[in-house]
Amino acid sequence: MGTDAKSVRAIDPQGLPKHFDAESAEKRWDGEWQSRGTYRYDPARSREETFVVDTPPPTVSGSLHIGHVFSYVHTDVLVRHQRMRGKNVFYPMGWDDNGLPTERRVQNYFHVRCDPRAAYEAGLELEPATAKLRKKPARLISRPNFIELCHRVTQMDENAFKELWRRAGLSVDWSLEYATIDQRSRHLAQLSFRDLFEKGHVYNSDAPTMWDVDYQTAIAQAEMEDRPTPGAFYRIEFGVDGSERAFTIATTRPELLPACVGVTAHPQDDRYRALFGKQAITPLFRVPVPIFPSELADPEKGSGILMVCTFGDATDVQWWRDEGLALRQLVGRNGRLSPVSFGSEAFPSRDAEAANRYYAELVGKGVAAARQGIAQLLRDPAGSASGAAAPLQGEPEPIEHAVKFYERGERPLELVPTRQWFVRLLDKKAELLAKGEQVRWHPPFMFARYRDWTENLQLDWCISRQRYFGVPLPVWYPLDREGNPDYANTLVAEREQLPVDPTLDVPKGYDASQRDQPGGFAGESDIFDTWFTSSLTPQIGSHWLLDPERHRKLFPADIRPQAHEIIRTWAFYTIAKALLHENSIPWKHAVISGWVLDPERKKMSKSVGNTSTPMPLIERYTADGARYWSASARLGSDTALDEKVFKNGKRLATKIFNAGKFVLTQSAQVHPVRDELDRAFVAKLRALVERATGSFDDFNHAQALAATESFFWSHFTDTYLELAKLRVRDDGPGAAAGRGSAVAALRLGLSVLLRLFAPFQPYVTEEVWSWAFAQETGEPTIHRAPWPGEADFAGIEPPADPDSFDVAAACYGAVNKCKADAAMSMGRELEHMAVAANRATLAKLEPVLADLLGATRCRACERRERADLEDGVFEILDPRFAP
RNA sequence: AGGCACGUAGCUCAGUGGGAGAGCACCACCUUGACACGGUGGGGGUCGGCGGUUCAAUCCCGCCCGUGCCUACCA
Repeated sequence: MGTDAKSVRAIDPQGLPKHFDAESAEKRWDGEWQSRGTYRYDPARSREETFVVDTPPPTVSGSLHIGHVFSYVHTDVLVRHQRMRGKNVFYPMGWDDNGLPTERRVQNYFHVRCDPRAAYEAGLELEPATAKLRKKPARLISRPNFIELCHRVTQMDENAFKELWRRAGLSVDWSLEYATIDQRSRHLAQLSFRDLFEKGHVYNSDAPTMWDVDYQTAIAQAEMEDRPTPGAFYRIEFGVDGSERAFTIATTRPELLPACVGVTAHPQDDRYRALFGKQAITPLFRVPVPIFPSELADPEKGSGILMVCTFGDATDVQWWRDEGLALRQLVGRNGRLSPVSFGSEAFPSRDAEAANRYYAELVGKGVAAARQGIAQLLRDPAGSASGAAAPLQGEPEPIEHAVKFYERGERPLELVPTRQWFVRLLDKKAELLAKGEQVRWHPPFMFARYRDWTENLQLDWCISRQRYFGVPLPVWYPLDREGNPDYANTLVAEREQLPVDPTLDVPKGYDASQRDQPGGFAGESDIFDTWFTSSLTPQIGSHWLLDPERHRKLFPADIRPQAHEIIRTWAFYTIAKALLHENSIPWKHAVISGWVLDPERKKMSKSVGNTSTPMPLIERYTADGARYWSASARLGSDTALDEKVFKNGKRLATKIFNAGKFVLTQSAQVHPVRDELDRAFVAKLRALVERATGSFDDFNHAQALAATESFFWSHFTDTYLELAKLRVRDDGPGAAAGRGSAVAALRLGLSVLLRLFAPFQPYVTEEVWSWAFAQETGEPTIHRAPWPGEADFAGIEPPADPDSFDVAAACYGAVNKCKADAAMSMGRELEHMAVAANRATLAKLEPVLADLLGATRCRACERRERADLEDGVFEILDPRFAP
């Protein structure tokens, strides 16, 4: 605002709509922003001027819910604020489309299954499966066909997300769109593997691994969860050489009895000390196994003595390794008991014939069925030559215990020895913790999630998956003369060769004819854990090794927004990657949103079926209304879906629209902000700007919104605007200057408030901004206008009395509170106050108050007592005169 | 079982070492010229409980209760 008086042309009220039509404004402005490139990142500007967002690529598995809007709006609010602070914002959007959720969606959508052995069908066109079709067995299609369908489905899903994001007003730079399955992501993921390989951080090994028997793939520790599951303790008698019934073990997995490779108890357990060093004989199968002491055995659990099987749980694996026990793998990759032959070297038995007879009852069964089967055998070993009593002691005792599941799986995980690739992390806990501490977490207590997970990490990161839709591991294995792979001398694709598909491409030094031939090579068919790729999102944005100069400008990122339940996966792996690749942190700030809870305070999730679709909410309450609800929640705190808050947000947008209309339709010779009341208002406004800016600096957008909103309603519309009305309408002699000062302050107030609201309600603020300020300031969009600050208040004198505004507000409040018939006494009371208050301030307010008192006629107040008036006035003003 | 967070009006939530707040809902009143998608006024709370520190505690400390989440828990 200039200091000279100038004429401001009022907007013609006739030219403005009566009501804010949010829906058309949303479509119109979204189109404008896209066509004008309002949110474009400028690669020419320096790192210091740039604000880099490591946007979460949403998992594109089909269904959108309001939780998506919630957390992404938090990010967008921060981003919009940074942009107005003058930052060159890098705000990409990615789609996490590779991996199991997509595969599962494709399987359901088309009712198909991938069969890697099937032949490719060129031009295969499938329609979404009908209910009728679903009753038939799923159609088997080739891996390339399956991947084609994955791409087709993700394309549809991505379009749906994009429509939502744009409607919700996310200020994403859509030229920076990517997918975790696209060419660049695949390239970078394979480069990442190559880099880790060169640095010695990855290895492959054939070892018992957590295995999902339905998906038939290995999974990582981070993807496991414990679920309370009903089970039962089976008490089973074991023999020892020379004694048929020497001791009783307790187990919840009797079906693994044929896989028993040892027996152990605590070394101090007097009940069993005499047994150590002897051979136990398993019942039914009569397999001799060593009895050894172990500190890990808990005398309190079960009977204190237990069988070690390959493999019932992680402790079994440890005993198996430490004691050098035999491997008797029973559960196959499909979760069924594999055929084995007792009496062989691997499965010795004192009575092989009986053992095989028993096992014939179990072979081919799933784990659960086998458990029932063996329980029956243990209870009644019909045909037992010895005629001995049943090995099962009593009836199984039902218990509920924690069982490990794949988070997306339906059956318990099994430990199955398979060859897998791992990233070595267990020896880097200290470095991982140090990097985690360098990141600033918002809210800070979220760091505890990261710390706890890192400290308790048990396994290296298993990164290979036996699935289809993902990034292939860029490796081959040389085949020896017998055609056996040499895993110790893996052929990793050269950097220049990447990206590759080892099932199609050929390693350096070989030609295609040598594929799967003795002396030739075999291509790896595994793909990466999807986190292996998505842990590179900062590098996918920066292009990393593909464009080192760009990388320097975009890495590390400024913020990583994400949900708290994936701190152990996404945040953890991203930090790990940045550490291993560049000894860096991936971002400076981790910004953690809470969850959306349903009205019963349950987490919204697809499986529970309590999700809300966002589009209808946006249509009912407008995008600005939905954003208001999102932004009202602090970071990290879970929030109930409450339509009342949406409604309030819509109401705020309406009020902004109407207040804007009023202010901008006032014409005047605009004078500098000159009068005491106006200067007092500006001082308040200035304090608000400081407050809101400080809140944003603290990543507390909710506080910034609350402060701005409260100021807007109570100070701006309810008080200042009402006080100003009387002055802008004053046609009396000498009123022009006062009117000018008032209009100048009104316009300044509107301009500042619009900008403070812009990150939260981008549509209505843009709409009002466009009426006059866009042209006056030369900033065509409010979203690139400068964040309010000292420049807005330059040349405006502070008020003579810092409390003037409050006095005026109190007087106005008092006038509203009491009634016109008290006007005479008001005058007296004010005079009384003036003695103690600032006489000069009051003198300036007097004309205003006189106007007010003259103008106010409130019939409702007429019933009020004179005493109430006095009490009311003193009540309001009393704190000011308190000792 | 450990860790973290939360517990404030009927609901959703702010907030602070010194007067207990907002919005919605409810009640009464007002079609005033930006706005009835509005305005004015009102009722309603031992700030989860018990101790402690302090002149003073809803706020700081301890214990307990309740809720949610994260870890751990397959003999």
